[in-house]
Amino acid sequence: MWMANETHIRDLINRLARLDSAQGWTGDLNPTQLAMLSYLGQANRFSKSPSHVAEYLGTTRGTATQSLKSLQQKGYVAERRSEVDKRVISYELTVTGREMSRSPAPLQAAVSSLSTKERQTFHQLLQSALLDVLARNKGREFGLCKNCQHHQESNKGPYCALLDVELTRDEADQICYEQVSG
Amino acid sequence: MWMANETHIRDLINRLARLDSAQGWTGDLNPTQLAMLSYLGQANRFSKSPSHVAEYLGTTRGTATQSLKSLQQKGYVAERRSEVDKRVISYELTVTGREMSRSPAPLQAAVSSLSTKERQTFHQLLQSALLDVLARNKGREFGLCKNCQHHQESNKGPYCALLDVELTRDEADQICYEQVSG
DNA sequence: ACTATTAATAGCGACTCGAAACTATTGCAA
DNA sequence: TTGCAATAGTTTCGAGTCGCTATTAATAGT
Repeated sequence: MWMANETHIRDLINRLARLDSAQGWTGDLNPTQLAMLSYLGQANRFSKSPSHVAEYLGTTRGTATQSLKSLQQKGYVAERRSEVDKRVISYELTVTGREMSRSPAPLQAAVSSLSTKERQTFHQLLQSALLDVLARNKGREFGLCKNCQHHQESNKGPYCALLDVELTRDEADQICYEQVSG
Repeated sequence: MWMANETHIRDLINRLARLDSAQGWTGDLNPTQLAMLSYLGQANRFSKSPSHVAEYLGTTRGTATQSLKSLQQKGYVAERRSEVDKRVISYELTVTGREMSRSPAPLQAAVSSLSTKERQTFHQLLQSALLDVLARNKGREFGLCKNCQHHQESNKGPYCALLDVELTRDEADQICYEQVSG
């Protein structure tokens, strides 16, 4: 038996992600594009701009712009400019894009062979590591809307106190840029 | 409380790797080069060729060649041709390369804030997922020499029955391409 | 109105990626 | 021994990411 040290865990995470990505190259999307597609499929309507995508994935706005344009050209996303702030663009998944974002990967299959208990532990450990890294980078959490300080339950349903808008049940389960756990 | 499903775990792994990589861009190395450097720092003398690097990282020989040449030009690795098989090249870390490969990353810091028990569990879960993915891809394990079927303890020290060579203590702790767990 | 800030974009050079073609060396078998 | 297949490494191609540095447009603050 040997010590599971920090370097080994880091290497495992990187290798897993890399092998998973390597599979993702098949098809006409590369790993970055696939990750963006997946993010857009989970994000709420306030969190689908190039800036949000860039911050979530730890890349630059420049790359986000290019990748999203590429996705748009391939027909997986459609752009929509905001009426309120004309600088803001929101990228919505098309039907094709939604299908693509749900295609299974080898890593998912591997994870599903774990027991429920193991999965929960795994998720918790990854989440913990992620929050730690984000704190160090001053990055945003991008947690779920319903796990947010500003999330409230009014008599009409879910409500966001920060943006002062009513939400659908689905939206409460989505990723939000503004999410602050508390 | 909600279910920790496969997709979320996959996304967490990918995001962690991505944020970790994003930091890796600082300096004159990119994430792939850094990963290769890290691998070479842990691999034994039989596992340092472009092919091995490519297979470990799930990329192609072409990319491995280019990246290693780039690392060589920057002075982090040195190439050495094998006497036995003149096709084979082995890339050794230089002193500068060894320093660079040990520079800490935010993800390592995050992992080290976990308890020893958590780290062990984390490591085990990641290892399990990795073996599963590798099995699906028919990929090699690249485990440690000393955890191998062919590893033996002779009166002179560690010994590899497959390659019929004697090993140093250090080498038994290194990554080996030929490793088969048993 | 002037200014600072913010969102998105464009261009540059270095690089990764898959894929395919290519060279050199080795191994096997007739 | 000669011939051929397999293997190790390289090269080239086009598409695309990445950090970086402008640049444009819209918004916010004074």
